[in-house]
Amino acid sequence: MPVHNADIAAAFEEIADLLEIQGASPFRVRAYRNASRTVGEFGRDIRSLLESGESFPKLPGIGADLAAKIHEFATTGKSELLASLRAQLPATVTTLLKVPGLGPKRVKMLHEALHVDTLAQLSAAARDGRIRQLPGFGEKTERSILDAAQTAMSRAQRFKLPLAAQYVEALVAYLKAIPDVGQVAVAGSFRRMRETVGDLDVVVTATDPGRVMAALGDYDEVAEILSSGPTRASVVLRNALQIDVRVVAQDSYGAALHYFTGSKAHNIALRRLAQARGLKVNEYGVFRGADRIAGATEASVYACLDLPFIPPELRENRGEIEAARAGRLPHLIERTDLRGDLHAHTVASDGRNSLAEMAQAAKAAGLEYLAITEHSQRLTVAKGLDAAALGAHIERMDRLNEQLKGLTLLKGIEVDILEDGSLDLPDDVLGQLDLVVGAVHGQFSLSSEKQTARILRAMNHPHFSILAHPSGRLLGEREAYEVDMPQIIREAKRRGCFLELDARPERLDLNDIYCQMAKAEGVLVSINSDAHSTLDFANLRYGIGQARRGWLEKADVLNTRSLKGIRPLLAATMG
DNA sequence: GCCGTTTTCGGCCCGACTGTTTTCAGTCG
Repeated sequence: MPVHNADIAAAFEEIADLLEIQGASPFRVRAYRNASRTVGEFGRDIRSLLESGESFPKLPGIGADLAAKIHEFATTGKSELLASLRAQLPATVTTLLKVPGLGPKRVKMLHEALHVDTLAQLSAAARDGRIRQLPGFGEKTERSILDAAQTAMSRAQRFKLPLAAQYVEALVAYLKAIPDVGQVAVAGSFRRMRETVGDLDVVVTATDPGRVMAALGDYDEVAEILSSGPTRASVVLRNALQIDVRVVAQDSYGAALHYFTGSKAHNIALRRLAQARGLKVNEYGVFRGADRIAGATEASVYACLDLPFIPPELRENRGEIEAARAGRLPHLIERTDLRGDLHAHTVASDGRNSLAEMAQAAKAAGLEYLAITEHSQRLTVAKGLDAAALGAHIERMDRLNEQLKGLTLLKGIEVDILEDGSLDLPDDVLGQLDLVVGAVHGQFSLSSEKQTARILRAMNHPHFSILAHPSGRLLGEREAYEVDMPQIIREAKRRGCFLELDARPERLDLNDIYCQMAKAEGVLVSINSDAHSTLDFANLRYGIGQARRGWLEKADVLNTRSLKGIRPLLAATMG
């Protein structure tokens, strides 16, 4: 069985869990968790890298020992350490750590005293009243464990950005209306524009925190209050979205916003930096001894560490602190930098609006050109166009272009990449277009070798401009197909074609890591709405968010070019 | 287990909330 980076990451995560339950050094545990994250985010497939004879690069937090364990797992699919840990503790105990309220100490106690190793055994023990008899446990703890165990499966969901946005914007408006409330800001992974969010963090400034806490409890969307103190509360909305609210004084606003924006890894790295300078950073500010020297704004917090403001999307401890220190932070792309959109549908295939309506909406979204890219004939469920239908569509677009003011339609197609890597329409038909967007819409489960070869062959077709949604993932529904993305990126560079970042919130494909890799290779990324209705241009903001997470600047993005600037770039891909 | 403008050994981010243990450990973010 081929070993993927995700398998190595999962093994290290399990090692960390098991070590933690055993009571190992928290720092040793952290080392494995860090390594898990580093491996999971590493852009290249480690197994094939090692097989090709390349040496494994030095990565932060991975020393000789962990590097050897990565090598061991990547080449054999096994880990001696993991095997020995599993021999000492049943592997299922790690699932208990996922239960809110249970950490390593309690799981160890439950395992040793009650032989509880599974969620089912946990529920049974709680129902029988056996848990309350353990030292450190009581009746309330037992009851909350029972509740948590029973919802542990269902609540492990993450939310896509537009849904989270809808709920949090309503809550922000509600909180802002409370008297004495100053600022209300959404922090956390939502502010960092992660592709999905597990919960929402809201920072509020107010003179009377108790009033905010009380008002939050009265919010009519709140289904459950998980915890509530003088300045901090966690609630669950009726749609199961968890919201953590923190109230601070105005002069701590920047420090609190920074703290609750995270990421955790970024915060830890920043605090270590502070510590080395004899400073302490917490959610109230930056302190030298007892003196608070900053905290009202995020910029003031960074300034104490001689750093410029770091945009939230970069705060993942993936090199942004080093870049900031060296004055090499990217000037990240913004929504207003987009001049056009190169992937959209109309009623001619599976869209909901007409050509004219889509053109109007694109113009209203501030764009000066829009490529219409209907599906091709093989995709019958989406009413894909054959050669004759596309010919008629081209004529309609030509006619409409004569009338349009301030927006130009580019003539394209989202052509299916067939299983053998050929394209779903004849060359002479594709050759009439301004651009060809190629996409995989079926045969998702080919081997990585076959899938990669299929896509590479398509990209080398004489008419091929952009590879659409390159990994094929649908967040929460379908994993990305197996494919050698670094090789595809290198081939795009050689071939001179482009990669899409599909801005639909369920796709966000390319992801941040591969955006960064494309940038490093000098491959332009096209941030496209893949709009199927006039409303979908609003999704471009999520594409911008993902691009910013991938360190992309205006120059790295194809469709920041003017119409005049982009025409020769597209023409060069069309033979 | 990692790492070095305090260090190759001895550190490793910091504070709120809960429940239960009457002074704080465990968990969480």
